[in-house]
Amino acid sequence: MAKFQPLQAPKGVSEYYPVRSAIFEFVRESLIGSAKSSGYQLMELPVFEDTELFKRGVGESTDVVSKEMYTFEDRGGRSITLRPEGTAGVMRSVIEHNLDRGQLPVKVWYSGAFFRAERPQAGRYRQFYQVGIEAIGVNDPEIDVEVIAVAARAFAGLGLKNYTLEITSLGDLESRERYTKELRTFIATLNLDEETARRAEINPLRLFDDKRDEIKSAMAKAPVLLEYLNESSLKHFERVQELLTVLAIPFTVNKRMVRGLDYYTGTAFEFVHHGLGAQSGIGGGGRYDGLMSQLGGAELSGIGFGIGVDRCVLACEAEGIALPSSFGIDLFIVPMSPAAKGASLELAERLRSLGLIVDIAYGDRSLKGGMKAADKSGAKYSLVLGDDELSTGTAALKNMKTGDQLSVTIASLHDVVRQEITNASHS
RNA sequence: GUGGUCGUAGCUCAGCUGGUAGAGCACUCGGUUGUGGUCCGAGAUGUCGCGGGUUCGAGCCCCGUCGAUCACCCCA
Repeated sequence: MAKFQPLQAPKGVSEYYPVRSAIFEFVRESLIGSAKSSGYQLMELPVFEDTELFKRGVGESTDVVSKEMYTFEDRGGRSITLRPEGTAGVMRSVIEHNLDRGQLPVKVWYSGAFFRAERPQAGRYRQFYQVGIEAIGVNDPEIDVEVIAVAARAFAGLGLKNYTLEITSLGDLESRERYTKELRTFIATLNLDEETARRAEINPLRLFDDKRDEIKSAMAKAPVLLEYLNESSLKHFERVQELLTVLAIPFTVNKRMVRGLDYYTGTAFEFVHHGLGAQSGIGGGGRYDGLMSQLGGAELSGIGFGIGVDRCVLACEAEGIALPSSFGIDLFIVPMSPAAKGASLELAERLRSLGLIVDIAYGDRSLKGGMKAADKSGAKYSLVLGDDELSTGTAALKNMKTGDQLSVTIASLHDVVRQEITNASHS
């Protein structure tokens, strides 16, 4: 007999299955809900795109593009890449379908899997999930703050507490160029090893992120980008800070914040959670001035963020956040006879169509087994249905938390359960 | 891609200097002929990650490989 290697998921992917999948769903739906509250609309895009899109959009010098993409040739000989981030695809679609010619700003949200071929680590996966939004076509500080507020409201809604918001401004293209020149001059005076010098060559800002003490202390003396902002960039950034204060969204200015993707300009921000490992960023984003035109669209500025769903799940777990009870089963039916099995299914379907979450003890289980199943399901109420109940049309509705039983007619079951749940949630 | 640690039951792990596997929890059934959670009793469950080597004998030693985990690079 041939032996089979047990099949396993590819390296570094995250999977969510019961019971933990409920937390994932809760987190994702909360994030999406926050975006919808601010008027963002769904953009459902392909998970793979022409490789060229990411090379041009994200930037060939970035690590993401140069060494972390899942790129392959399809049957037609086209170079295809599994999306490593969301913004480039959104821009492509906006341009392709001329959304930028309609009313501005274009406000969209997206959610789904993204792919980067990195060494897996806590909170970092090769396939990971993000919820993101983009607001394209308006360059107001007000919309910058709206975008940040969507994320802040989402995190607050999840019940997260142990995180901070860091913001900075990377300046417009002109300010940035002036600064980068100065920074390169400064870096040239440092005695760097070959590898570090090469990284600095690609993007000198990266050195601010180095974790080695000697580099950190050397970079403490480096010129700071914020001091090179021209007047309009500075004004914009100051207004963003004012508005965040008005909305009571706490933040700190991080003068040395680094963003990994090349397209960011102006406002940049990052939410950092303090209960995670090295991968502590739960969400981040910023403004991008040149991206649309670089991809062949109009000269429009945009701003957006990506939030890591996986990392938010880890953050919720780290903070011991409990799922809201609305995620649970309302009623669990335990049938006691062959006739009751069919009747239970019929009853369950009727209640389900009225909006209750209902499950049944399937299989030929003893009453005790059925009640155990009801208990394990976490259902709020249970109902035993046997031949007696079928003939009298009444049954005992049991509150699984208190153990109390209430005699109800099967016909009124929906109304009674609804009423009970409402009462319970108000007490 | 680089480095550290680790893979034994569904889960968490024990297994002495090599002598052919165990606990707790979970699961199923019963004690209670129609009521779960507690208690008591019984039962089922392992390619010891995979492949090779050393040995009379390998869960334990060696090599390789796959995976996990933590950190670096980088990022959600």
